[in-house]
Amino acid sequence: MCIYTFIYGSMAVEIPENMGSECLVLKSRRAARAVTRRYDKLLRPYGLQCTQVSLLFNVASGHHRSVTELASQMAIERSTLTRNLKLLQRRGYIETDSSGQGRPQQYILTERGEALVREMIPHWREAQAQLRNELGDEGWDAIQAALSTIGAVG
Amino acid sequence: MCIYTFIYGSMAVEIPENMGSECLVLKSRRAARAVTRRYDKLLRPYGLQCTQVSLLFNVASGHHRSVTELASQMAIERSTLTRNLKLLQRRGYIETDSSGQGRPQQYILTERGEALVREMIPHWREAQAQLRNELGDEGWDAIQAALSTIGAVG
DNA sequence: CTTGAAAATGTGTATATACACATTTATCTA
DNA sequence: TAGATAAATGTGTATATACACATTTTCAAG
Repeated sequence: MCIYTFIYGSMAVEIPENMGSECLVLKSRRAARAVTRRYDKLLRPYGLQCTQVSLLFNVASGHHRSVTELASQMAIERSTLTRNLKLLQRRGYIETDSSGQGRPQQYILTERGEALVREMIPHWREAQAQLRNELGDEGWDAIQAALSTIGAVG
Repeated sequence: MCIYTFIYGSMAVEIPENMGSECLVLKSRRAARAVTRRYDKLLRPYGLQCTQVSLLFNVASGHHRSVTELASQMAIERSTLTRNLKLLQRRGYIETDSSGQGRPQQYILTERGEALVREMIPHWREAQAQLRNELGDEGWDAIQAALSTIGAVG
C-alpha cells in the first residue's frame, strides 16, 4: 500500500495516500450526508425531514410487530429508533396500537399520519426521479447494488 | 412505478413497493450506519471512534487553511465540523496554529495527536483490509466508485 | 480614513445515532 | 405456583449532523 510522507512541524507523519480517497467510513458517511441534504432540500417545504418521512413510510408498511423488530429491519439501533418514533408520536403522526395486549409496542399511523404519507409519496417519487436522472440509469443501478451490499455488512 | 395497496385500519394506504428497497436516503444512511458500527467495533479498543479518527487524519493531512475550507473538502457542515474539532482539541489531540495572524483558524496536530495518528494507522489499514476481504476486490471497487459518485451529489 | 461588502467564525436549537445499564413483562421449568 | 430466564422497552450520556442567525475580522472602494 502506497504511502506518502509529509513534514509536520519538526516531525514526519506518514498518512496513507488512499486515506482520503478510499476510507470506507469517511466516504459512506459523506455520501449519506450528501443524499440527506439533497432529499431534505426537496422535501422540507412540505413538512418533515427526509429521515422522518422514510421512518413514517416504514411504520406505514406495517412489516413489524415491535420496536425491536422494526429496528432490526432498518438496521438501526433500537434506542435511536425509540426516540425518533417519539418525535413522530408527539406530532401526532403515529401512535401505539392499544388493541394488542403484549409487551411489544406496535406503532401505527394516525389519520393525520396517513394524510401526511399520502401527501409525501409524490414528492418522494419526484426526489428519486430527479436523482436517477442526474446519475443515469446505469449509475443508479450500480449505486443501488453497492448500497445494498454495504448496508448488509454485519 | 409499481405500487401495492394494504389495508390500514379502515383505509387503504398505497406505499410504493420499491420504497424500502430503492429509497436512496434510507439506504445510504443505513450503509453509513453499518460501516460506522463496523469500524467503531474494530477501532474502539484503541481509543477514539472512527469518525474522530478520520477527522484526525484529515487534520493531519494539512490540506486546509481554515475550518471553512476543511468543511468544504469533507462535504460536512461547518458548524458540525467546528464542534467535532472542539472535541479533539479538548482532548489535546489538535490545537489552533497560533503563528498565523489572520481570522482563519488553522487546526494542527499536537504531539499527542501525532502519536495517536501513528498508532491508529495500522488499525485503520486492518479495518480496510478486513472489509475488502469480505466484499471481494470487485465488490470493493464497485462500492468505492458508487460512494464517490453519490458523495459528489450537490 | 471611513464605510460597506465579503469572509470566517460563533452560538442556539433540533434531530440522529449508539452504547451501557436498568426496568418491566412474558415464558418456561421444576 | 415460585423462581429463573428471555424478551422488550426505558433512560443516561455522549457524539454527529445541520440550519438559521449573530458576531467578528478583513479588505477594497471612495
